[in-house]
Amino acid sequence: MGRPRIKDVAEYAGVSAKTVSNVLNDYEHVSEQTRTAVREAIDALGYRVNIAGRQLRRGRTGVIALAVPELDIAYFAELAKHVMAETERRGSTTLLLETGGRRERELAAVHGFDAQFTDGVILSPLALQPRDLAGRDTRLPLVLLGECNPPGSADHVAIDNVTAAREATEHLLARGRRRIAVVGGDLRGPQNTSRLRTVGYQEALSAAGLPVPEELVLPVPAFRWADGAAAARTLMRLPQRPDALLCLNDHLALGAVRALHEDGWSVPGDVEVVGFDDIEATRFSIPTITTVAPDKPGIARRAVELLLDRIDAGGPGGPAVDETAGHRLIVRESSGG
Amino acid sequence: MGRPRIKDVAEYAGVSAKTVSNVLNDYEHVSEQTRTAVREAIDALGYRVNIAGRQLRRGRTGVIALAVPELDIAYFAELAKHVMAETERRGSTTLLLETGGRRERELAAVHGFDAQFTDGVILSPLALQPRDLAGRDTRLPLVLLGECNPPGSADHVAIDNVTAAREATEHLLARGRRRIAVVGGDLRGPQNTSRLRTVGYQEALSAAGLPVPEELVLPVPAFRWADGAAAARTLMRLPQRPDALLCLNDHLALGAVRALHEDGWSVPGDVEVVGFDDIEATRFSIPTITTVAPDKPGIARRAVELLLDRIDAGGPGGPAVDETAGHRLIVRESSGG
DNA sequence: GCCGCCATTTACATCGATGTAATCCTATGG
DNA sequence: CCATAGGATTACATCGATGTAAATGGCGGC
Repeated sequence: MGRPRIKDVAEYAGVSAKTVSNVLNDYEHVSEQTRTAVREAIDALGYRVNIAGRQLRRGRTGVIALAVPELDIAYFAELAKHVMAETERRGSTTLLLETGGRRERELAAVHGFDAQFTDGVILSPLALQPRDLAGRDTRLPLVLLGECNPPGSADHVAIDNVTAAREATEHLLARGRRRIAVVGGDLRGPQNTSRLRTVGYQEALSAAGLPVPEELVLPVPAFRWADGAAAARTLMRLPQRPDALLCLNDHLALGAVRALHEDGWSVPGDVEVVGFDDIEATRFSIPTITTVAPDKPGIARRAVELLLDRIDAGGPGGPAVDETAGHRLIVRESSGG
Repeated sequence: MGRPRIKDVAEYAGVSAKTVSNVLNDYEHVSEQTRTAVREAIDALGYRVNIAGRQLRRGRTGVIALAVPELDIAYFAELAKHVMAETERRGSTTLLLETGGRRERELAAVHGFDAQFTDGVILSPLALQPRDLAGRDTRLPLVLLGECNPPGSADHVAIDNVTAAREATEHLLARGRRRIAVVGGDLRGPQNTSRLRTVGYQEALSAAGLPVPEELVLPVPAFRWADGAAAARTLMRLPQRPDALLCLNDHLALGAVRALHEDGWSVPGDVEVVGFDDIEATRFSIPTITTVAPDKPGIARRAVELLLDRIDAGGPGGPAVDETAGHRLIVRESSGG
């Protein structure tokens, strides 16, 4: 025998299918007696609602998607934990997708097949272009995390990246460092996270009356350990080597520290290192890593809140919201803490 | 206007709804002309099938669940990457769930609400009891990763944990270590991963004619950095301190290394350390960590294959399969590599 | 010129749950 | 004792896609 349907429960309890449905949905006008009988029937048959049927009728799935570039970048894994906890707390389920930072996969999360399963999407974009969101189907609510070009095209939650990078740079300056490199920095690309943080770095240098040496702003192909290691080696081979590295995420910082160690440089003695994200590894690495800690629970909570509000509102709702989450610099051994 | 339905496409193309459905499902007896007309209508209206309707009719979702203990344990994030890549390659979608290693959440993945969305579940259990799978609804295919008590209760993919732990221990013995502790070890608990690896450890010691000092087998509350650090401190305070730590995952190893460093012990000089899982961090930490590398792509591929085969088969299918995935010891700095 | 075959297309019922609106029923007031 | 309010329950249609079986139509063969 297949799974019991609502009709089977109804027959067992001697009521109509709709009454069972009413019990399931906590409709108020159901007598205590009927309610009990139905509950017993449900238990006896081991009935559970069929999501497909419900979704078809209601037009909602109760599932939201969270699309991040890479799960094995710890920041995204930690963020995903918080988002999942928050959606669960609010009675929804999270469908976690990995985009690999590839534009076509980011688009798919918003427009494509996977979007079918969901009532809304939280996307942490890397490659998305401004025009990609232009013709967007506004029936599917979207919240963007981190940076993206077109402000106002969708709800958006991020830390103040310019300020965060400025503060991190000021910290290094205050410690007497003068040749500070940016690993993963970018002066010319789109208005993304790298760009904004590099701007904050420039601001700090300028405010201190220092020039911004272009050769110290080094883009990387990806934000992983190996990229940080390679970048550190490149930078240390410059005629005038840096005395500090501002790494735009913690994996780059950890990779850089490893490469410096292999090549005989001491951290923080010869070179100080700062990262971004405050992943768990930075509290246990040798040395521990100074890092900009974004308020991950706050980002997750706010993103889920915004998304569920849009979903509940139904229509396109009000204008896009821009939210700034908190951050703080945590000084650890890699910059003398 | 809402989203276009199959009926809208049918009207636009001047055919019946069923013909559109036939085109969508690549039914062979559709004239080239009609097929083209329908395709054009689909493009013109921006139609995409409604998953709920299809699922209701077909009884399949095209989604499989992958339930792991913690996403921020890098091993599970890396494994999830492989599983997601594999399911995508085979035309399915993965719903990633986090159980926190809690029994009720593991049960929910197999029996509960989330299982509703899926055609089958891949579960990496921590707390599941033998009896939990006894009354299982066999209509939902299940593949277990890692260890679980009742062999034969579901398909199962794992490395040979006993052998792997024995080899790791033999490596430490061969390097002259004699007081080898097991961080996360367990001699009395259920037949889980910890237990099996501890057995392998015992085998190696016994084969070398050494006693198995019970105080060196130290269970941990969780398999995270902090637990490794705490365990290392406990062990180093013993009257007869260990000269090597076999840590049952890499996070424990990394945490232990950090604690040893803080307390002034050198690794590998005073204490050698070995981990399990070969997470990316072990290739970049200071020192790099010797570790048992399971064949993660192989595990993922085989698990997905087994699950999709069961799903395609429909019924309960044949008896449960036990698959052993490969592993190898990678020697790095933490044990003198 | 009629028949039957086969490729193509369609009408209709169906999957399971729920919104709508109608019906039934009981208690209360006049 | 009837009217009526409103709580409790139900019949029916519906969400969107697809399986079934039947209808349509073109073509070759006798």
